[in-house]
Amino acid sequence: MLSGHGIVNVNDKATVRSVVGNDTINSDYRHSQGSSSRNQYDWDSDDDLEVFGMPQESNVHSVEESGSTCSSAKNSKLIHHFLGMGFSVEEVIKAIEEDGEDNEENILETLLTLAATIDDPMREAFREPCDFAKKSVTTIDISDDNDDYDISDSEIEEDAFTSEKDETLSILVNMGYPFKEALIAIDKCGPGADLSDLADFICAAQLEKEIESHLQDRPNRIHDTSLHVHKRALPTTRKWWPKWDRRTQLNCLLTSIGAATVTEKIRRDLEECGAETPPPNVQDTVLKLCKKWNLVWVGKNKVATLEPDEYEMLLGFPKDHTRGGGISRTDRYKALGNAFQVDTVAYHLSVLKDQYPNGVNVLSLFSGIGGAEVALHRLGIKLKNVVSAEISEVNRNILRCWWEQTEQRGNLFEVEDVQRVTSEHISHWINRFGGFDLVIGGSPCNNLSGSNRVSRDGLDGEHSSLFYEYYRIVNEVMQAQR
DNA sequence: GACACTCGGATAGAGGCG
DNA sequence: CGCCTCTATCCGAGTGTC
Repeated sequence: MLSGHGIVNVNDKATVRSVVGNDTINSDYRHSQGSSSRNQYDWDSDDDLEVFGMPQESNVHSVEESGSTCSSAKNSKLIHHFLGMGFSVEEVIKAIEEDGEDNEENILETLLTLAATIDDPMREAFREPCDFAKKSVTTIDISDDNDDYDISDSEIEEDAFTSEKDETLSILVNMGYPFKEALIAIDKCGPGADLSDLADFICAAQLEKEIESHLQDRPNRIHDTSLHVHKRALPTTRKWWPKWDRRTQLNCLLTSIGAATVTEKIRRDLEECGAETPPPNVQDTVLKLCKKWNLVWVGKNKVATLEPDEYEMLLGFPKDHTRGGGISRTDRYKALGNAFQVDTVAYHLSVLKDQYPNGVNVLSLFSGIGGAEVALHRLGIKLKNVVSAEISEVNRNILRCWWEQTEQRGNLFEVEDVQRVTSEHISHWINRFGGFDLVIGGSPCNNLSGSNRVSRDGLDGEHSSLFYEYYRIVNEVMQAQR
């Protein structure tokens, strides 16, 4: 789901990283540097709305917190802040009671400790043993009818920090995952499992749990533990999934979806067969279309395209992230089809959590709907200043809405076009913020995509040539911060 | 060599507006 | 009624894998 995206930690040349597909070049995420001196940031500064005196001032906007000092409002914001990181209301309230409202770091530590000590219903999500190490993010079964995997708190405590698990466990916790979920993931995937698989395991279990919670009141729940990947991520499809459709994963989520005529053709073909198991030639035809368009089963002989909400879930974005605000379904598909997979980006950026305990200044190029920002937030990394360059007004609106909804305390500055980001702008920002800690972005790949029959012109194509702008800006930032 | 997959683009048609 | 915008639908060749 990622391709051609770059992530550069500009203060640590040794950990400059590039992401292509799901592979990581130089992925020594354990490597950790000391904190930067520029982390001394004045959170109470009141001069954040200044517009930098850029040549195109109207293209730069700033969004910041109102700065309310009302205790209850602050408390509410704190709760929302930590809820957004995946903790429960009870945990957050308890942590705030223990640490007070003024020290978020202590609250976060308490929350992580709580997650490691209280009884956690997440274990329910991990009962069916299977090999997750080679599967994707949507591979968790959460069936309730298999009790062969269960561990007690005492077992967890005894088993917690032993040799090989220790380091992996601490890394996962530092990435923002609850202790117990991390421990269960290690137990299920094996001590030698790759961290990305462990992260996938935890995220998928959280996703499943959320979906299941919405379905609890429904009658006739289906508990088929034999079903596979996407049927687990999309449990409402379980009931209708035919045995002869043995797909275990979905294809890349693209910017367009299958037409209604495709699903109608499938329904008609299957109904004409009449049999429970259609003849092989019909199966082949149907499966090809299902694979091509990521169709899932939603009724007898009835397939459907994924909804934008399901795109959001699978990509790790908050529910309704791209919904509303005058945004059409088509635009949602387009925006989501081009977006980062948040869990994957969070995995790659997790190394920054220790390096920048006071938060980061980010230059986000081709921001899209803010996958990088969401990932950093999810990791609990404060966003001090984010300069976001995004050509699409729809996408800028989505990111700005998310910024306000999650009550970010830092500053968001918007730029329309990366081509208009000059070295003067970069110098101004660096002087202003004390430097960027992270440059991240995914330049357009329209002209690189195999799906493009019309203008696959490579890196010299109209859109994909913006890669060179990314390269230029990264170089200018690194040179300016030498 | 057969097969599967692809961060897409062009366009007809619906709908809004004056 | 004409123009414009927006949306949904249809369109396949290049490339990698087995």
